[in-house]
Amino acid sequence: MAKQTTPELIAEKADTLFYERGFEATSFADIAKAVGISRGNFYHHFKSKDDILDAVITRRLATTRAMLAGWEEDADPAQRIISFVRILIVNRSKIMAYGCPVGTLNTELSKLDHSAQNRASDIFALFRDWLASQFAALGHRQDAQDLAMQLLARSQGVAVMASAFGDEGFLRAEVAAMESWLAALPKNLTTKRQGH
Amino acid sequence: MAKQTTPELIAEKADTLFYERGFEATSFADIAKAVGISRGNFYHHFKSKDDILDAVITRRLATTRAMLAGWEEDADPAQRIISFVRILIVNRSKIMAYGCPVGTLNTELSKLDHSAQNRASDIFALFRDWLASQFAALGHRQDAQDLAMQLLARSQGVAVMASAFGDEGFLRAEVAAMESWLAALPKNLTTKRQGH
DNA sequence: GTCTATAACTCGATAGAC
DNA sequence: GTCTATCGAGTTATAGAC
Repeated sequence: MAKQTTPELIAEKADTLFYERGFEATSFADIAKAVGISRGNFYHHFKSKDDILDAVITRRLATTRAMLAGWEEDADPAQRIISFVRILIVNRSKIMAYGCPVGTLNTELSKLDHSAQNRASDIFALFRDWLASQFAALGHRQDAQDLAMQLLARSQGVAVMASAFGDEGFLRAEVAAMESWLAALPKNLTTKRQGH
Repeated sequence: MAKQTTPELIAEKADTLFYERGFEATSFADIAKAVGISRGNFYHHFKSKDDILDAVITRRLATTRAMLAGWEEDADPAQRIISFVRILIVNRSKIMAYGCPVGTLNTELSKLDHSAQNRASDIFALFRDWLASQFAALGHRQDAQDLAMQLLARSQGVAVMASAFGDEGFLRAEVAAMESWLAALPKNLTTKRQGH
């Protein structure tokens, strides 16, 4: 891995802390300790906490784009979608402890009435549009966006319930159900919106 | 309505504020202002902020039980379930602004690693068990709990996405889809788990 | 005696000066 | 990079009002 600049390192550590503790509950001191620099040094790189949040969202947009691009290596759109669904399994420990990083950040910023909430929802939009293009590639051109939103919403619901109950069995069962649902979707057809 | 005691009034106002701003982001000054009493006065009724949180959760458990009992007046279990689904429509403005009160409280307390998270998830358990008994009454005795969790998760996902995007159309479409799904469920049968 | 208000205390936060 | 300022949080102390 390339050597990180200090602002990059700050954004990385803040990203983790904002996920695990929440934006409000994370202090400068927490981030400074994680990075290993003094608090006063912060203001050389970021002029406020909102500035760090902005950098964290920018970072998440970039890592999301990279992850989606990685999944593009699979030639089969259905397999690409399965890669998305399986992040619930891959990240199950963190999801059960802290929920989905995208969903929980959006939720928190909504409550804080924070201006950055729009940028945070752009991360969701990346997933939505990418999923829609996969469904379109499967032949669902008319309802690609609907299907993308349904799958995104369902995975969000799973994350919320899995973290509320600490229920890994439910998470795994829902992932299996989503894969079955995907396999049962009519292929190369333009279908109407379905109730799952 | 019967006259409220001061502790009840504090719990009511705190309930609203914890929902709209979050638990951490709500200060004693905020609650005091909403109630119309002075800050220091809290400690004659509650010995800490966690105590108020406890009272809020107790209050939510009670209001949830009352709401579920109200829906029991409908003789048809399918209609009872529809009453549940439609709270997304009834409360759409608040849900689009602040998400689901139950889901967002659980999520926040998870991140704070707060001991009250277990009690908060009991609110979800009330909904789950009530829904399961309705599905059982519809004949789905084997998979009543699974169906209950699926519907609960789906409504949570809708709340997250609707608030992230401020998308009322999506919320309404998903409610309609859930009603269709419910109508299409085989009746008086014991079925295996389904992928929706 | 119960409820309430005022004020002060402690701690930790952001922020800024040196 | 340290050190201090300032603010607001939860909390406590004390004294007045019903």
